[in-house]
Amino acid sequence: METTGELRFDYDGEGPERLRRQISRLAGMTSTLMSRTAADALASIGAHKAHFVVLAVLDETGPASQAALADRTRIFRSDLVAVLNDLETGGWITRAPDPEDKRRNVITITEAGRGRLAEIDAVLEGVNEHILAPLDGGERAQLFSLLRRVGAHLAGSQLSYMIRA
Amino acid sequence: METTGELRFDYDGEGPERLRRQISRLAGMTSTLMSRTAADALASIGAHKAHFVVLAVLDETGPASQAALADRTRIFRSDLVAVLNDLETGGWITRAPDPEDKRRNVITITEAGRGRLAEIDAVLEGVNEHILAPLDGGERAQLFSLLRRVGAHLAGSQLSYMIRA
DNA sequence: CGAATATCAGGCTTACTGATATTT
DNA sequence: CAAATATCAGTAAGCCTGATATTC
Repeated sequence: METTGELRFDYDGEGPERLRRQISRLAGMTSTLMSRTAADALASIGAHKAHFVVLAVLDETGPASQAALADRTRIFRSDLVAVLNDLETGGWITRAPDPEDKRRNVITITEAGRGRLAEIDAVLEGVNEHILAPLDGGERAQLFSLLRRVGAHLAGSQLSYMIRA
Repeated sequence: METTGELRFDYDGEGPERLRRQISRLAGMTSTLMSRTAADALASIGAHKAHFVVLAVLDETGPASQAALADRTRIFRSDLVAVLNDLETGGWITRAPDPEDKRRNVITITEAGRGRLAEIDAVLEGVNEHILAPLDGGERAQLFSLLRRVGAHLAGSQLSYMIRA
């Protein structure tokens, strides 16, 4: 009742038709391959997906408390601590107590952080290009659109998971 | 460097554009929602994805050793043990030593197992329908096709992960 | 006082690696 | 002896819960 493991990589039409019909299985397999591609590419420059998410949000939204950052990135507050430790060690963010509310830390992206974000961005652009290589422009847009529609629908029908505030 | 956490459920066009452009992120978020839907539905009848995969392969391909089953289901041999324990306890498979090769167990689906598979199949048909509800027939086919093409491409370019034999 | 904040300690699941005893 | 088989032990990451001390 504990371990499971999951089928992957049967894109060749070999597997049982029953398995190939499951959209959740196909999406899971494919997204696992995509994530691996992204994680491997980021690892080659010593970066992490969470680094990208946090830096991108900081760059766009400006300095924020950890709680606000957790909301915006949807990284759990408890997990965010280690991510910020990494980023602070790299000199890509600063973490300073908020003078107006001593419970809070103010997280700010540094100049080095913006450089790091650009670096990560470049890697991820290559990743996107590699993943989407077999599709033309219209097909890429189609894929984004279809996934977003399905996702929005499911997120709406699983409200229990969204109540985090 | 250990914990991370991941952004999810920002289908509303709020999040930073940089994040929304990542196909691996969108696919990951969406497939997580899909998997949760499937797992929850299966849990309601006390079933598991791995149960489905194993029973479906057994039903289609016939009795097999655990090693062969692991290959066909792409569940790791080590993880398969616990799955088969579950299925054996439920009376859905039998696990008997192979007289022709004492290293092997022969796994066979039982009549009850076929019934269980039909039951799981019915649940998963509802799951598929629920997930794909916002898409019409042509769009569903498009989604399958696009994901399969991307997946086949990535699986081909990550051969290292496929060498399991 | 109740609520929010940052942090820590842990759990659970999924993927995966490695070691073992047995048999071929 | 080398290889295959079933099993067990353990790792690592992602996701999540709960408890804590501090501050509002």
